[in-house]
Amino acid sequence: MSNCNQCIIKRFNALKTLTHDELEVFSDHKTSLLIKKGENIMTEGNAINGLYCIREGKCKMTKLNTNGKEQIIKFIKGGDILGQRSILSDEPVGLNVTALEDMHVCFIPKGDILDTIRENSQFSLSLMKNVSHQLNESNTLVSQMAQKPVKDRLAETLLKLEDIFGLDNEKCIDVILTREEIANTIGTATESAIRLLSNLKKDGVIDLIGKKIKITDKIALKNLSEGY
Amino acid sequence: MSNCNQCIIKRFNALKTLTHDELEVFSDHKTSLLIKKGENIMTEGNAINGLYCIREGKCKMTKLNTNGKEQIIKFIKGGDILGQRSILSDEPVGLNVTALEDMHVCFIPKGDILDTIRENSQFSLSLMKNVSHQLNESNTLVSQMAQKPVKDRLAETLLKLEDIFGLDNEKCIDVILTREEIANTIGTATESAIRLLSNLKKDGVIDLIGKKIKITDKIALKNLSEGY
DNA sequence: TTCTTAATATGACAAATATCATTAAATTTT
DNA sequence: AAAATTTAATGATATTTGTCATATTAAGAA
Repeated sequence: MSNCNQCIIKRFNALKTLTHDELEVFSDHKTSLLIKKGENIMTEGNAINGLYCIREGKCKMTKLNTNGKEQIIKFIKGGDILGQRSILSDEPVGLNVTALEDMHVCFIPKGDILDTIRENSQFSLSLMKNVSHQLNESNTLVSQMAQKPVKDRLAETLLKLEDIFGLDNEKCIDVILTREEIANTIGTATESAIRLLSNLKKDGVIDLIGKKIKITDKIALKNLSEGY
Repeated sequence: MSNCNQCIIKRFNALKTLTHDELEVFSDHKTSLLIKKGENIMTEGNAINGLYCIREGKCKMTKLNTNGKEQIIKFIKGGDILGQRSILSDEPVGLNVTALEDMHVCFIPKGDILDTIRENSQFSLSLMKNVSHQLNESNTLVSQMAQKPVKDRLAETLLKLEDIFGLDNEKCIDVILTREEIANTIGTATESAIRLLSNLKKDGVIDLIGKKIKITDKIALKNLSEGY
């Protein structure tokens, strides 16, 4: 199995603050997981027993509402770390993380993480920064969900998706989502999402190529996201 | 000026993890502030230079949306701590904190906080737990805002307000909010909030006594909040 | 107090969004 | 390849929510 010290992925997250020896311990104790598209990495309400480091693949973080609807809170990709919130707060997992495509994930046991938090203040601070940053993101999202109409939220979401996942070689946003998943991101009915996407295409702001979406007029989309 | 070691408020927050000596330092360096109703303790976008410990009074945390509307994200009361997210992430303040009534607040300079984070891992962990817990709360709120209709959100909000602020001696929720503030909490137009409150009163679920609200049928309200 | 302003309340109407029904297209299974 | 299933698209309609207008009440200032 590969060694964490050789892994490039760690450069992109809190693991970059670790010493060679600390990484060696992680390397010895980690398990490598292959997650198939549609499978869960973590499930709402479950206890967590470690940290997940995404080597490859995209996933969605969702919450199941009391009315049975799924809300997508956040998208995650290779390089990101999962489970830090739950480990730091010592609470059960707060949301479901589901693979959007086949994934390669490393799992590091909770004990090693907690030891390192205690001993390496840089690591600890780095995790804190992540969670703090996410809290601000989430608060912003609350405001947008509560105050912006669906059309604005769709525009906002498309820009965010491009920002997170980048472009493929056809300049399309490099992630494949169903219309239902897009609807569950912006918090609307699937039909409404479909209709608004069609409108955006008709207005020449985006292009729909199969399931892929290409932003053709980013400025217009930015304006729409702000209500103009 | 009063001494932090004698202060009861500290029992309710992360400051309870501090040693006598650490508290003595805080006591020497702290400043005591009186904030008038309507004044801001912190303002979105500003740098933060310390932690605020609420001794007395209630406040709202709000975000100004790109469309100019104010969204209330969270309510805070005596015993709570403010500014931890911003200090931990080393980012500017993410939202406005405005006094809902005259407040008494203690301010502890950032330097002392950072020193203590480095030296007292219990304190550091306690702050992390707070922020992590808040992240989960915020994610839940995103889901509710995105998926639940306004009526459900109002019911949810009334229950939450009673939970946070408790009851006064007339069994009313012990906080005074304008209809506009209620509307800005649930993310709707003021008129809609007023109408829905009137309906709840007509249905015998709540009582409206001046600006105060009394929940008379908590079970019904709970059901409403879940869409029944 | 009286004047002035702000907050609350309610009706009428418009706009946004959801739901239901149906068809078409894409994907998966047999 | 054909059949079955899922996903996407679109129309018709109902419901929810927002906006504007106006009246009423409460609160604050002169």
